Amino acid sequence: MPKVTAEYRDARRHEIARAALRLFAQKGFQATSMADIIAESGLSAGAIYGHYKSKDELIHHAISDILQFRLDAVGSLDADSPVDPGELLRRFVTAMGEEVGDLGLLLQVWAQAALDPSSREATDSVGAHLRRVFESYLTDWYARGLRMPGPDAARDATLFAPLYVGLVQGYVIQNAIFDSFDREAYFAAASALRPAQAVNMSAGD
Amino acid sequence: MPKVTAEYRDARRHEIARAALRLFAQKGFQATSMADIIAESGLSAGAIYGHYKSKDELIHHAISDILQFRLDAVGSLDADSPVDPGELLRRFVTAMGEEVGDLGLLLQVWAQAALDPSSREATDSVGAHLRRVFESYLTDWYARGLRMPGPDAARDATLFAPLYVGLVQGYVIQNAIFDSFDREAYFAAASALRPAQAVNMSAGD
DNA sequence: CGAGCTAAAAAGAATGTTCGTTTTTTATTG
DNA sequence: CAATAAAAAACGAACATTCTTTTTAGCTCG
Repeated sequence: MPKVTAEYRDARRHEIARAALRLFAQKGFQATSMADIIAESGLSAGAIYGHYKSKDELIHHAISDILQFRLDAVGSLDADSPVDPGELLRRFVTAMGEEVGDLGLLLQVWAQAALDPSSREATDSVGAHLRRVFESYLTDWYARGLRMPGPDAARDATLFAPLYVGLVQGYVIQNAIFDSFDREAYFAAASALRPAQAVNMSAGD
Repeated sequence: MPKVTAEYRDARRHEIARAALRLFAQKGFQATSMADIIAESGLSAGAIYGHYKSKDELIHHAISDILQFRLDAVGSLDADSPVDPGELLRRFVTAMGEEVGDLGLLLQVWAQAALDPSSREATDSVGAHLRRVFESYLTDWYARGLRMPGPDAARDATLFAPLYVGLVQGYVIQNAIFDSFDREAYFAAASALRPAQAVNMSAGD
């Protein structure tokens, strides 16, 4: 009885997915053909279909594969390390860039998520995660009173977290499609941005 | 000498492009077949190929067609109408939604722009335009001293405009792919966001 | 007429997937 | 250790679709 380690299979699946993602970043999901992936992976058609039932399954696996980057380490600022929001933004996009390889790939993923509900689940969970990380960071940041007398730091953090998520997304887009995009200026502006004191709206519910 | 007016031809081209865009928003560019477009437009294959040389040409035309929305009217706040940035953000995305039809279409366009340089030209010019509109608005806004003693309103406006563009893009993305997205909270947070006084960085050059 | 259109067919190319075969890997046996 | 059996993995040509585009013939109307 030949024994096949499950790790080997997973490694190969991952390998195929990475090869596919390289192409997806260049040509998008639909324009990347199986023949392309076969060539890029260095395997054969049969081999790939032994690991993935279909192109769709490969796409889905590749998406959830690439979206599992570890952002927790970035968001946890310990005790006395005064990282302003702009700096946090820089660390996030830098970390994402390293994990994803090409940030432009995220545009393809978002576009796919807008069309395919099952891909949306993956992006949703990442979005929620990113929002939570920002929330916990902002709660800390506001609570330190470095800013104005926020009566309720946690409440403010909940309100502003989606905005910072939006700034991350805006960075990714502008970085990908605006030929002259000044990254440092973007970070600097984000650092200088602070919430005003009074937020007298119950927009949440 | 054209027997029928050139306007008629243009109108028909526009009509075809609009029909195609409806499908592009639902299925993306590549997954939309010519047969789909033929059916949606109500015309025949021959008619469409009489107006467009190829599917690629149709896609390009449709993209630059949909990106020509008129945002100037929104950005020009006259004299004494105190519209805070969050409110401006709302007006922008509302206006864009009306012109584009489905905001999710922008995700497809951005993804396409990331892949195809010739599409990028169109998105670039729109991005530059949007940035300029925000710049002129922010210059006004800061100059009124409603905020802190900005020594140079125009300089601040130049710095922060890309950030607001990013917030617009973030809104579009979250609106399209996050199942539970609180639009009003996003606007409210944007209204409460102000730049801090001192921006001691020469990040531009 | 001639320009725009229809409806249908078909050319020609590209796509995703399958399947019989071959190679590689692993465990067992003499 | 060498030989062997068996199963998994990989190959790659072939297949069936699907797609874009072109072509055909016939219709309508200023």
